[in-house]
Amino acid sequence: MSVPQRVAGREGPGGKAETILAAAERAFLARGFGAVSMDAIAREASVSKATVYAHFTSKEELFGAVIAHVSERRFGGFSAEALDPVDIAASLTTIATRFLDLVLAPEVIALNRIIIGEVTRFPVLAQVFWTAGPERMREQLEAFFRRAGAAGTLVIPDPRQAAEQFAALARGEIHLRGLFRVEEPTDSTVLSVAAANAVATFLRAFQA
Amino acid sequence: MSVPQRVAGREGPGGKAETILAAAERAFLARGFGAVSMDAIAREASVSKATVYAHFTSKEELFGAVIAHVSERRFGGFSAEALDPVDIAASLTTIATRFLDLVLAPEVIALNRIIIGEVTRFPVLAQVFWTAGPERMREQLEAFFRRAGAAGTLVIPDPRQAAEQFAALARGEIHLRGLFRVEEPTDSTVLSVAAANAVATFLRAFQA
DNA sequence: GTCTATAATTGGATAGAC
DNA sequence: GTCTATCCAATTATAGAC
Repeated sequence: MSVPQRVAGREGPGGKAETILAAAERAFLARGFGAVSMDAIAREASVSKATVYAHFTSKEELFGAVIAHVSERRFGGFSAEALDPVDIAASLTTIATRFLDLVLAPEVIALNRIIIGEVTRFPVLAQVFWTAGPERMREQLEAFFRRAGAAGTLVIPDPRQAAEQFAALARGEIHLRGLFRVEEPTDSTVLSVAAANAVATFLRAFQA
Repeated sequence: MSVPQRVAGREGPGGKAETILAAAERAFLARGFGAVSMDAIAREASVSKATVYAHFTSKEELFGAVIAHVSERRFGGFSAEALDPVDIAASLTTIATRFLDLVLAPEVIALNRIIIGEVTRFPVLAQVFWTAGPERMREQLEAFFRRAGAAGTLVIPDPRQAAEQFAALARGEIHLRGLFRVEEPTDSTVLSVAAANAVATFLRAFQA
């Protein structure tokens, strides 16, 4: 399967294609690829199955469109550019909190699950997600650590490695727990504590 | 679905049940739950489909048996008890290497993928895996860090948190990359470097 | 573009003979 | 316990009318 591609002509929001995409998004994120039928999507979008096929040539293509759409929407806004590398503890706490808030969001966890589960069948979709998500976030972190190294607030011999380790500490065990559904959706106190722990350990290892 | 349970009577290794289980293991780990049919499993085990059903009451049950079996076999041997908490750098390197060797093994990555992908349908299987794998490994690490704290080689205010952070640093980005199949199966040099980096950062944060 | 109706195939599970 | 043959439900995809 290649990169998702609409079949019908241009169409504004509120059109059938949007409705179908939104219905497919809900269904796939909630139940996965295999457990969702085109019938179910058509039903949820209140259109006929033939109409679904008029807009998307196959179930695989519709799936690809959903993945690309959600990835872009969720990760597009993540940035560390506005943060001050001098006030390092506060900035790291902010960024860790934003990071966790994003990667632990139920929708993002669901997206992770579905892509990981189908990576054998749809390797390109995993690439799309990876580039839009983890890679983009790592680049943002990396740029921040480069600035912090230059400002002398942190000792950063390898910005990329620092970014990876910071992200790893932030994810900690809690991210895996989310993927394996070992606990309820994470509340904000747990999230704050996790962020603070990650920052504390990271600072002990990298502070000037 | 509950914990897997054989249907047929006692049977030694080399019996049909073993053959079927092995075939199902190969198939599920390679292609996931949804993409594998009972026909395919029967074919790969060189028995009829009716024979498969004589030993396992349903596809779900067979799947559960596979997950429990592989989890136990792969994680059962992980231990940190023999390691010396005084020679801390060497011990941590050993344990990080063992840890990565295990969690990055293709079979274990495949197991992760399949469980994460089906966690919505089979939450109990995720629990079985979690207890046999991540939880067991964390307990081993935690016990080691408790000893290291007592020996005075590390400063460990919270052994459990230390264990989680060490595991997180070891997994780093490389584990996620494996799950999303962003790169080829990890070779042993990459693995050694990842282990060394994790240990170095951890020591800067926790060494006495 | 959208619908109803249906084709074509697959897949989980079982009946009945041995 | 094991096989062959089959049932039945579900699913992807399309034909043809409007």
